[in-house]
Amino acid sequence: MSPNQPSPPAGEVRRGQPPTLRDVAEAAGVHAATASRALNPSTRRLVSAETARRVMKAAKTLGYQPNPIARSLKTAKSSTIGLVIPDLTNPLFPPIVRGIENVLEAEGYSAWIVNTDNDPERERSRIDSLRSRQVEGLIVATARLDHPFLEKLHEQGVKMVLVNRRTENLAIPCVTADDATGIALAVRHLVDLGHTRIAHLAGPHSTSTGVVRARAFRHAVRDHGLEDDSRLIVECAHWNEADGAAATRELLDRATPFTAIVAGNDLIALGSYDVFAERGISCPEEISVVGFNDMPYLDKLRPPLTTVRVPHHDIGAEAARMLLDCIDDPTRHPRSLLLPVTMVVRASTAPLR
Amino acid sequence: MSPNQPSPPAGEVRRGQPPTLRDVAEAAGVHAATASRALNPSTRRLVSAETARRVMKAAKTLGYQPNPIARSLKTAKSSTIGLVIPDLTNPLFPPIVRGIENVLEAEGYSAWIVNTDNDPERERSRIDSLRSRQVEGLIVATARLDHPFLEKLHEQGVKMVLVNRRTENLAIPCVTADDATGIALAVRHLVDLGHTRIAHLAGPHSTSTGVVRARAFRHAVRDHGLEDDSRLIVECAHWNEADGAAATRELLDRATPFTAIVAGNDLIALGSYDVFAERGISCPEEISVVGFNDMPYLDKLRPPLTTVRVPHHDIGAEAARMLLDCIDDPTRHPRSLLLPVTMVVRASTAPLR
DNA sequence: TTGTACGCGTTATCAC
DNA sequence: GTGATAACGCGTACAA
Repeated sequence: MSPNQPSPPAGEVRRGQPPTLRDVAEAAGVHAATASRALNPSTRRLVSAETARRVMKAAKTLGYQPNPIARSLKTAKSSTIGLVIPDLTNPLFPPIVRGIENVLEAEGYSAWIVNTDNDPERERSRIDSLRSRQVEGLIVATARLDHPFLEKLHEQGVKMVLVNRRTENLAIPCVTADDATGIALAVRHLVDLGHTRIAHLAGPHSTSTGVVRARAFRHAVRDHGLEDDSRLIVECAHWNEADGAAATRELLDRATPFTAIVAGNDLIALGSYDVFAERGISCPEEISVVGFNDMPYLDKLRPPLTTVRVPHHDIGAEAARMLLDCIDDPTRHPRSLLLPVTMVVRASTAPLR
Repeated sequence: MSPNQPSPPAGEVRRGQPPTLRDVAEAAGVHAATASRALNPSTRRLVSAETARRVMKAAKTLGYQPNPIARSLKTAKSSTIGLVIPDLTNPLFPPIVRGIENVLEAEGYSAWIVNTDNDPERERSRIDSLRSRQVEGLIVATARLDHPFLEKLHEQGVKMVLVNRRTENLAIPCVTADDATGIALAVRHLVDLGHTRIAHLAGPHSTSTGVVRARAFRHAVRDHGLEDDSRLIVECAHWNEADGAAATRELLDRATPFTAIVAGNDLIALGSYDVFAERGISCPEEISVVGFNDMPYLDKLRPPLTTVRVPHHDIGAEAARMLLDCIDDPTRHPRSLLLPVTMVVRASTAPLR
């Protein structure tokens, strides 16, 4: 057992209630204002060392915990930020959340998490509710390229950092994976295996990620001297399995020959797997597939999915750090960060026969 | 476009700050106290209908949002609860979280989420921090059978509901899946397929879930007239793949013949898959496996995992409802809830050859 | 260096 | 039915 203060206050308490600053001040024989100064590291130098010692000792024995609500009311700061994501059950987001919280926790901040389910109306109302809770900033993972609501908030001076995606307005700082390089790696991997007819199941063009990856795909294909055939690119309506499956069916029905797929993300690749099962296509023997993100348990799939690993935890951590920087120094110039990705080769890709 | 009030207040605002109750009162030509009564549904009957109308109209045009921090300071209620989970990246928890939030949101409550990483010290400090944020209650998913810290909190009158697991102290309300029935279903499924030598990879005996499922396993085996061979039960140190794999290796190394495994949960089953790959064992031809929980994407595994489906979203929702009930009426008798489970038969189980 | 006085935005308790 | 006032717990000018 470590000699930490016990969870229930060891000292006296007033009326069974948690002790307040006044209780501490009284116990230390000083005024509440003095106690406040002594307890707050940034104002501690204003009181004598001896007084500070006495106050801190009294606080400790009383088990005093400052009331963050009262503090927030006074300072109009909440030590709180809002985290706006589409859906927590998408395995993409938990690692980002943990990355964010690791950084916030160290700075005494906490995050309110809200799910929008990609519903703009719901997004608006959840963000309004976050703002009424006095969040000091927002980390937003639901950005669309054309996103007037976010733009408006940004103009109003709401501090925010986008993760994973961005808007057309580059003035809003964001942290994303290096999507273009990731797609280039995927294409090169397939080319190295001998593939020349490579298809792309693109994410929605309303998202920066969808557009950037699709553009990077066309560039990469051309860079390898292959034909940039638009019949080999199908856009998925959403980043999920169902739309990945639909897009795969459309691709197959176009009857344009291809031997490999670069999927916009892992869930879209999973949709392809479903269609392969439907139609008796064997992967990787007939068609190779590369995903994107490296979500958990991909190595247990049939076949284990080759994919591009994105440092989700780091994306969250960097975004949180960036947001705290913006809060600390509002004059700070907005930066955007591109985090490096790596190929993870498993068994869904094979040499062209 | 729906005719909702726009996000930035349409009316006048004072000093560019969000409007306060006083601004509304002034705009409506009444005192702040009257405005408060008019705006609060539970006190609205104290003011004249005409006044109420005027105040609410003023609030709407000003875009007034009550400041929850000021309200909390006055009422000593935070409309906030704490949610204590081991690790958000475990796919078990996101659906529970969403179930909780669906219920809370409807009641104007929100949840602070903390991750303990199964570290008791961290759990203590995170819960302390939640309490200092004035949460009105706790939903705890990290309960161990012997859990003195939770017991102490409960004795101190901290309102809490356990999810997914419980402590030895049955006075603490909890919401769990009907584990015993789930295991019985799994064993009967295997028996129906002709298996008679069935092993169990048990979860940690420090958790109620581990103990209940292991006990249910022995009962189920005996109920079918099979031998209750303790050499066929191995305990995993944690509910994860690595320990599932370790337990599987130990089971195989014991050289006691068996043809089927009931895993404590899906992750443990995934650990078995890893060992099958290591040792060239084919599933389900040589060994059938049943998981527990039905976490996402199990249908994409090689082979798709047969498992017991647990209604995680409902578990969260019921727990939230129960906690809100406890908060509303502290005299309420604590109840515990057992939610029904179902078998999901996929391809990791096959008839005994 | 320390104490006094006040206000943050809201609600409860008095009067009227 | 409505208004005045105090108070929740804290931080901070200002005064001493």
